[in-house]
Amino acid sequence: MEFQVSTSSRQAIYRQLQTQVREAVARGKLSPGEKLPSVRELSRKLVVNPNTIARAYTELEREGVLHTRQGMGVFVAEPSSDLTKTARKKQLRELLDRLMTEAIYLGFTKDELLNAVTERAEQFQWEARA
Amino acid sequence: MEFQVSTSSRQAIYRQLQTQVREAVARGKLSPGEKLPSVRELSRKLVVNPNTIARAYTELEREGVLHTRQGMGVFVAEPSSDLTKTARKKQLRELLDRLMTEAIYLGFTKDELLNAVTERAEQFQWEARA
Amino acid sequence: MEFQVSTSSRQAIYRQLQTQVREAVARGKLSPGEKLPSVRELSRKLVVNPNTIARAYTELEREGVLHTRQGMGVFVAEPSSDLTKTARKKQLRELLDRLMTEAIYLGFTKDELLNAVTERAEQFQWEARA
Amino acid sequence: MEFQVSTSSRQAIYRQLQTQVREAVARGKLSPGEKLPSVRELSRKLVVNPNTIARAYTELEREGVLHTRQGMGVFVAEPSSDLTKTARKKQLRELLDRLMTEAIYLGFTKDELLNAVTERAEQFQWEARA
DNA sequence: GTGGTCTAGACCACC
DNA sequence: GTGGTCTAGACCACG
Repeated sequence: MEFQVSTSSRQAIYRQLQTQVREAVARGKLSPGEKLPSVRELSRKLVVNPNTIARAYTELEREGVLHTRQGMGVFVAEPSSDLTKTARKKQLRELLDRLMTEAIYLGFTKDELLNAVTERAEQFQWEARA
Repeated sequence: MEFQVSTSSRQAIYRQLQTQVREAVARGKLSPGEKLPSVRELSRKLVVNPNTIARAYTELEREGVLHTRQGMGVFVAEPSSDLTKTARKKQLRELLDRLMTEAIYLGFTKDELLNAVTERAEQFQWEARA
Repeated sequence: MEFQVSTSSRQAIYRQLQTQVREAVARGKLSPGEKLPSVRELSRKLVVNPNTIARAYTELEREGVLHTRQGMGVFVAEPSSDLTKTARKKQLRELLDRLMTEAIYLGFTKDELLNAVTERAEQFQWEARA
Repeated sequence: MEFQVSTSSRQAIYRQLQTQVREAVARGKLSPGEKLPSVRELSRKLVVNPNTIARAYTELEREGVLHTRQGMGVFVAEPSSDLTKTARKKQLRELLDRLMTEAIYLGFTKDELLNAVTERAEQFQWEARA
């Protein structure tokens, strides 16, 4: 698994990494139990301060995406939905509202959006979590 | 039109308000030409500093969502999209990837997502901008 | 890079600064990636409230001229134009009409203006954005 | 001479009028000595507060474009360049710099700008002031 | 009355 | 150290 960060991006480096890991897991490029590169290793590879890598990992651990085993390294966590059904629906609803609002602002029609969603959804690994 | 902000949210107050207004316009709850509460009025109502309200309104004006008439107040602007097709598609793609990633994390299946999107899309005012 | 503002000008301080930065970038006196003075540093130097500097920088960021890296400072961004051809032409037309009107008021002849435009155009960095 | 203002424009009404008068004079649609509609007459015609019309006229008088004769009305003033040659050049230079900067930001090339300027200059009445 | 600008100084997140 | 946000309250321009 390759990661890339850009110091000239306006997004914080640890956020870039965080997003990439989260997305890699969502798309099945990283599977539950799989080991991630150590903080030091990745910091050398990306030429980034170790604190920055640690920060990304910490946040991902808090999100439940990763999981640290003392002395062994950082691993992709098993998916577990602690949230109630209602809480999950509420969060999805917020995501959708943001999507609709922005899509309308970009000038897309309803059909254009629905087609784009359907098409793009094929690119992701849904089964792993269903 | 009712607005609500929470000081305990981790999101900035002016961002919360900005999102609510943007979304209200996207859903047709606020129509072009309609007047919004004045900076001072809303600041009293939400118990927030007038500058904070002004900031939200200013950002929305820059986005093209609102426009102010000196001494008269703030109004919902007429829609217009000056972005190129490529730029629009690129932005939509980013929105979709964020949606998919997070939906998978919430444990939804592809069909659940597609159904939710289709259903929610009905609640928005697409025609006004198509 | 030196900046100057005047409190006695009728133009807002943050606008003066904004114009100067925008122009410095357009003329190549500030290049993409280059660091600008920090908000606090510049506020001390110009004897202006830090918020005022921050406002100028924020607006320039929204324009796509600058971008900030958390904890590191503010930098000149890479150029990009997402406007449609029609929108761009319309904006240029407005600029030209303003120029003509004012030039006539200053008592210049058409040839004087054309010569001045041609001569001044040499001083700017056109290639970087063409 | 017909004037039009839009209350839904984001520009102040008196500014819109001011620009139109200034431009009409620059383009020769209004000649020195010509009488303008009275404040009251124009306020009725445009359905605008008389103060707003008065404000536009006052500013134009300050600029030297118009000239009030007590009890007789408002007239287009004779052009007179009070400014020194250096002052005029300095002002033109500022106008040009603003133009260049914005044109670059809109993504135009130097030649596109020069062509547009030359072409548009034909539409204005330069002789009247040369 | 409306919004626009600026100041002084606070607290927070990020690196 | 950096910028981001918010408050309290001032003064001005606009209609």
